[in-house]
Amino acid sequence: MVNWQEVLKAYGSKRTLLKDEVLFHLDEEADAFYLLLSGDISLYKLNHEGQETSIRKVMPGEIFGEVMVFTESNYPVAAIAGKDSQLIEYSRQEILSAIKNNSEISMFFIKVLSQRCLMLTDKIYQFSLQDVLSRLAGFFFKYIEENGLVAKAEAGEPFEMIVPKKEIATSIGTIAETLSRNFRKLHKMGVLKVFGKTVIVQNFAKLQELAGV
Amino acid sequence: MVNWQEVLKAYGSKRTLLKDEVLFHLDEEADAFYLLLSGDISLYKLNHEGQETSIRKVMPGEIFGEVMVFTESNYPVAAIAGKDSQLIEYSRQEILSAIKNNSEISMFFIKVLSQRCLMLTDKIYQFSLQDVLSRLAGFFFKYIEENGLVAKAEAGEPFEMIVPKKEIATSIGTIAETLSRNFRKLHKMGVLKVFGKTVIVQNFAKLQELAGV
DNA sequence: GAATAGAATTGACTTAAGTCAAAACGGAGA
DNA sequence: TCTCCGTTTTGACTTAAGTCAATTCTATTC
Repeated sequence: MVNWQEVLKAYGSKRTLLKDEVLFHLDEEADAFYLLLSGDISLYKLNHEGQETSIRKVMPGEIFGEVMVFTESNYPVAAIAGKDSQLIEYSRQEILSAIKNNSEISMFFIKVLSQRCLMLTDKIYQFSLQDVLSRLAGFFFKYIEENGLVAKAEAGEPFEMIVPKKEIATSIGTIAETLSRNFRKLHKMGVLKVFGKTVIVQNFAKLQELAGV
Repeated sequence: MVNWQEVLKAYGSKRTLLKDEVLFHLDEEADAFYLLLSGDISLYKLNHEGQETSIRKVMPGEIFGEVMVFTESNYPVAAIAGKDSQLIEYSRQEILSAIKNNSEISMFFIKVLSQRCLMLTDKIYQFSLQDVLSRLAGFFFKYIEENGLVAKAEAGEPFEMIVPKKEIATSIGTIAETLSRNFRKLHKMGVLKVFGKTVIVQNFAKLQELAGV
């Protein structure tokens, strides 16, 4: 991943949020984006019944809102602190002038946004062609890679997953029940076992194959 | 849409492709991106059975390949001319130095990429939450908007759609048969009629509602 | 105009995944 | 330890969408 701190350290201003404090509302004008330093921020959208549902939890080191700043649109989500959090706020003004005066920063954003496009395209590909089982395998594979668990996975050693199942479900575009059934399926296939928050990969190659990587 | 010509006219070099000529191969290093002036270019990917399938047809005025240039990755598709085509080629070298020296160009790409992110996010949302019928309604709605057909649609006047059904199907993540059945469904619901390449919208408001706009 | 090939449609069938309701599990606090 | 509440799992059922095969439509070429 990209090292935001390094590139943007000369910019922005620190902010602190208490648990449950609202950073911005749904549909508010996006005049700043944020880098989360500590804590967590949940992003909420209204579902078709009009109730707020969490669509993503931002974790430390992640940035959010920059696309809305650049497209001059409104935030399509509300952002609320899940715990006490520290973040850096970059105002539109500030970041636009930084881009104007510093081609390093421009290039940085161009790369980041391109990477995001790539990632999103990939996700669309997954959604449109693959079934839940493959998507789930893809989720595990990505999780393992991104958290430096490849060695453990290959050795069949257990590791913990803190993400609530409900959240895994939404992130791969399904519901808790179907997710649960697909855990069993993976178990039966001898790919991996899940008990509670503990995961044991039994066949990493097979997992990879299922994920279509 | 963005006016590429305006911003990039000082850069790039013209190229001509004959029908069936290959612009670049699958997995080739992306050292240039392209703006299509005339003709059309089909982008192919290998499906799980290893056969080439068209995933998108680039139309005049569109740009393609820029994400791969910026992320320094390989083309995830092959590009082959569907007819004789004219395009402008922007080499990586050239575009990177343009970005370095011209903050207008940087800002331009940042905006374009951000908009693309937004669009892709939206598509993911559609894929994950909506059924084929809604996605199809969304497709029509977008098509009508983008081709200045809103007036006709609202008046119930017929208009032509050149896109082959097979292509509509892939673009909304389904197959020809299911698409066909959903055309009928829309007809039965009194939303719109399709015969051959002709479309008549009977209830634009309903179409919009189905699309979830 | 007939012949053909590709595109689109239809029907019969299978399967994946969602819904609803109930049960089991698990952790935080009394 | 017991209770309670939210999460997860399970079961029975429904529905949407894919597969396969056959048929019809359409456009192009001889």
